[in-house]
Amino acid sequence: MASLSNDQLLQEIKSCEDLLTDRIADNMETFGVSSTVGRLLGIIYMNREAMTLDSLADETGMSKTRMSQVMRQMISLNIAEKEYVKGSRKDHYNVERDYAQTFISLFTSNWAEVVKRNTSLERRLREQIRHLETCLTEDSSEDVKVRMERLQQELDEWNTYYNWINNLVAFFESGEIFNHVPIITPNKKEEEQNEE
Amino acid sequence: MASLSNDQLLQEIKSCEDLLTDRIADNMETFGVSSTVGRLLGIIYMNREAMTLDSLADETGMSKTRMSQVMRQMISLNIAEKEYVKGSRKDHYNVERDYAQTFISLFTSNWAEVVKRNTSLERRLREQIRHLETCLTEDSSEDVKVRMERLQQELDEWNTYYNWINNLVAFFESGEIFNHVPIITPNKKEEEQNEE
DNA sequence: AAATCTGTGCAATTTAAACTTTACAAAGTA
DNA sequence: TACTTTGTAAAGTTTAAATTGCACAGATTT
Repeated sequence: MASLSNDQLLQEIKSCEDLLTDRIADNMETFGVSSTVGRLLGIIYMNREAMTLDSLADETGMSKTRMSQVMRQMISLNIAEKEYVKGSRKDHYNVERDYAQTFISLFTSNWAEVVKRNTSLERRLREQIRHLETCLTEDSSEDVKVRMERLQQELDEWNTYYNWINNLVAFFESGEIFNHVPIITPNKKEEEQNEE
Repeated sequence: MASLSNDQLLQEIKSCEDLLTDRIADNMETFGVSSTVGRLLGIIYMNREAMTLDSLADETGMSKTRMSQVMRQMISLNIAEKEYVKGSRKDHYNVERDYAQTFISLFTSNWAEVVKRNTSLERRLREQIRHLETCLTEDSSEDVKVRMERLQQELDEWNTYYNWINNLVAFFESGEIFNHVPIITPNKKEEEQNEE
């Protein structure tokens, strides 16, 4: 009905995009990263080409230092990368454009780290238990033996669980997950649903 | 070699258990919840029976109010529940003892929430776009049309992604994940690997 | 060589999250 | 009815995380 001017329309479109970016930022917190990570992801994604720290600072109103910190974090999380741009001295950053891939990167970064930390703790505790066992005397109380046995059991369950997580990470990282939970595009203009 | 007294042994065992609890607390942060959630989970888990707010406060050295807050959160996350104890006025809380099930509960709580929030945003934006389309005039710039088209595309990808997440949640929640990433217990004293 | 630009280390500040204290309602007990 | 006990709401405090400002190194240009 009401016909809007070009500028008004652009304004409206921009505000829709901003809503999307805001939501990406929110959702990203589910991965345990600061919402600013999500915000930058959204901004660069919407921008459709690599951006510099200055342009990001501009867009967010935040300091360049913070942009630097966050982009570094994103690179370590495997959801962004520097892109060389001829003729420019500035670093240009781009982001993974495939949402599902981003999910997988964050998921696996997080859990691989957890598994790693865990494995070393387990090793340490196993040793400690082995040591304690040598300290048992025949007049050690029944209680102690039970607790010791239980602790062993805990560690076994613990180990089982983290092996599972480890396999889960591999299941995602290898892309096998897509064989069982496929990505379904509603309007299949393209046939190539599974490439990469 | 060195034979330790009962008390010393119990002490040592306790300190191993505490290390496990600490690690659970740490790891739980990967789910985006406070480490105190993980700490309580660990404490109740190790305790092997339901605990009251007072005993939790005692164990952690934190206030009872905080215990109440955290247990409520854990219940809403589906990883703890009140357990009726005859003859006691206090609420007793117990936790899910199956690690993998805990993982799934947290995973699905988090992502189901994200999907929900997203779905409503998507609906809102679709409407807005439909509205904006009616505002286009023949002298609207090419730029506007391109941006509009792009926004549509974003929403399509967006939709595809969240449908995927939604399916992923179902994949976990239904337990189908275990068919493809099984839980492997190292020493299979029991045969019943898949029940529930 | 001086001047500029770019990214980042580091300390300081702000903001948000975790946690505590106080107070009080609901339910139980004497 | 008055007195406890228990859980939690609300507001305040502390702690940790996010963010900034400054400073400076390395690389580039003049």
